Amino acid sequence: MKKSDRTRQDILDATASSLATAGYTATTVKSIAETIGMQDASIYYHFSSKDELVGEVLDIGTARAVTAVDQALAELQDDHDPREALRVAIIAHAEAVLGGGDYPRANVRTFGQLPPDLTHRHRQGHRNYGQIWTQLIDDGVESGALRGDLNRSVARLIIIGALCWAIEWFDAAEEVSAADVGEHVFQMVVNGLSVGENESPAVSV
Amino acid sequence: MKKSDRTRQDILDATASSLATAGYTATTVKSIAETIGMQDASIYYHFSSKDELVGEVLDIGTARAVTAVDQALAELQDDHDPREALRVAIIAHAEAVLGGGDYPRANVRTFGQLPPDLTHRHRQGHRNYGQIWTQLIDDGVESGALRGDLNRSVARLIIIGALCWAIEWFDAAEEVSAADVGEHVFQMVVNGLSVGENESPAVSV
DNA sequence: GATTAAATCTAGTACACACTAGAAAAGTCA
DNA sequence: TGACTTTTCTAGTGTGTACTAGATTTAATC
Repeated sequence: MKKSDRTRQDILDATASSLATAGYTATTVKSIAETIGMQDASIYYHFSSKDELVGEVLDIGTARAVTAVDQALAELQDDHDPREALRVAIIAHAEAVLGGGDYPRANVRTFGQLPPDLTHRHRQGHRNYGQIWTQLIDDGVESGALRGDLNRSVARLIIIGALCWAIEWFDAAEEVSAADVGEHVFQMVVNGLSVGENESPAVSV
Repeated sequence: MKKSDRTRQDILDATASSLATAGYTATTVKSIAETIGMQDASIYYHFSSKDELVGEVLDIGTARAVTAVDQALAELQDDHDPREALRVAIIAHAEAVLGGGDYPRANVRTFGQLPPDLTHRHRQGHRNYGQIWTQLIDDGVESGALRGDLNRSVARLIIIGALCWAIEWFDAAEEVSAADVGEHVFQMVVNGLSVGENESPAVSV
């Protein structure tokens, strides 16, 4: 029973890595098998199809991103500034997607390349994730800390977009860290959302 | 001589449309041919390979986006605020990519899905386009209108990212227009970059 | 060590893809 | 109309893909 679990995990890891770097189409069952020194047919002992395997990788990625953001928010003090909550969430997302391993990266990287079945399967997960951000923005607007004259859905999607697109250019080897990227997005986007003077927490980047 | 040009244009249009909505992999030579009522083999009378055809579509898309932004900037008054230049460029980009037809959309939509050859072929074009934005940000920082404490490359990529990702969720049928999206990105991102109070041009969205 | 179960391999199928060769059709112009 | 060119079609090739069936090996258990 042990052997199977270990191999299964190896397959998932190899798939996540390939999806994150090469995308959906270039991730073939054969290439996955080669990575872990197997024949492609052997994959099908552990997964019934390529898309079931890919789907499981994406599920793990979504779960990890959600957990990272939830956990960061849970560590906030009770009387936190709503902007601080957004800041913490943005940085947690950036770290999860840019520096948090292949699974969340696979999610973002393959967005828009997936066959309809997989796209549909993950739509609900994305909606739930978006809900976290909607809540954060609503809290900010209702407390008066954030501007209310902008479309909140659009604002949410712009934040997520800035973060997701970073995967296309972010290079872990450069001097800018994943947290730096998050800090930049916060400084640019949230201070733009703030009412009046830039009174959000000052952070040197 | 006329017939060939017309058919060639039909092929380009059909390819741009398919790339913009379905992505690179799902855009097959057969599907392109079907769209314009031809056999797939006939495509090869006009283009020597799928990737040459796709490459030409992407070239057109890049050119249109560059032209749109350049033209918008050229219409500015000589003594314009550097933030106004960024605003105009952001909105021009948004309109070109979100509402400007299939060619620029094809460019953004297939980003990250292309085979190595095509990726390499367009790298220079993207660099040139990024240069426009680098210049806009540098002008703003040097004139004192924009904050200088943020990494300018990261700032540039965040702006472009927010705009590019919009293609994944933007729906022309909704009540939010392409220009609205640009206006939102400007309001959020550039006001966050502004020094001191929000003194950038007020625009109701 | 023999028996059974788990895991992997060998050898294939079927299909979609980009692409080719040569015949057929459509268009052009005297 | 007839000769010629341009354009499209018919009918294929080869390759890479996901996936299957059944034999074979490896591991676990008694």
